Amino acid sequence: MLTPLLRELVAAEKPALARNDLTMWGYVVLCALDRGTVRTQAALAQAVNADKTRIIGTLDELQDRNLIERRPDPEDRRVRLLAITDAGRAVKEAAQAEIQSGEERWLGLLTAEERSVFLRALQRMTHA
Amino acid sequence: MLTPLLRELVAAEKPALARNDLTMWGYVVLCALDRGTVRTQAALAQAVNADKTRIIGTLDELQDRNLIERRPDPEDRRVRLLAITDAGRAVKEAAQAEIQSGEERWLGLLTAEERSVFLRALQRMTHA
DNA sequence: TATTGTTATACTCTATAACTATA
DNA sequence: TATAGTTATAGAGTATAACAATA
Repeated sequence: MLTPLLRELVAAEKPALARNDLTMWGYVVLCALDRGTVRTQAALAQAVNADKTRIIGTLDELQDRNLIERRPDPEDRRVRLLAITDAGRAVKEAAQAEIQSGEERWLGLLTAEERSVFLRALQRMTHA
Repeated sequence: MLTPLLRELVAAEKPALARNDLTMWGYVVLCALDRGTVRTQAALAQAVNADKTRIIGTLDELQDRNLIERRPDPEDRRVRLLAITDAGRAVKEAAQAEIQSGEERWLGLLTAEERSVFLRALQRMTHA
């Protein structure tokens, strides 16, 4: 049941991402960096469940658009310190708001009671 | 939240499928055919959300192993009538049982009440 | 010599297009 | 000529391996 539902959700959020000029990976990275600065690209890759080589292009583009900051650590110039910028946070918030409002199409089918149980159950299973 | 959860579920069911010598697509096809005979491969592809060219290899293999039946329709020899065999149903049931028991690792975190609400909510949103 | 990040290569999966056989 | 199925080709996405820079 989860597979078709997730497919629909992803399809539905595509236009919202496009309106904010974000790819799925760009959005995922912004969300991860909004939860806190990360010290290495490898750590970020792990946090978003991606290969370290897979996010490089994404980081290049986000940096070009000043949505993230990415500079060599002065203490170890091999590593890149990563942080979201104010502009990046603004884009992320806008996209997230649109996505969450789109999700109402599904969550709106539930009663307040069901909705709270559903989200709590999902959260518990996700963090298991 | 759904994405990482589904990823884990899929990863967890892989060994169960392997033990029954099934690919993900093979399992999906057997499940679809177990819900009822299908008249054309295109219809089956649509039912499992796949391209019609994508399931041909799967059908070849399932047929070789006598898990499905696939014969030209006498009334229109262009179309292939598709049906699961008894052997196919047995394999599907075995795999499904293992998969569902594996899912207990997650559903077991919920109370009986939560579990029933969760599954009902999921079902309603899936069919929307 | 080991590690971070990058680039280059190969592989898998999927989608598109051309082909065969029936109608 | 149109349709079901098949095969061949091309494209996207991802993973693996080689490389450059720092330590």
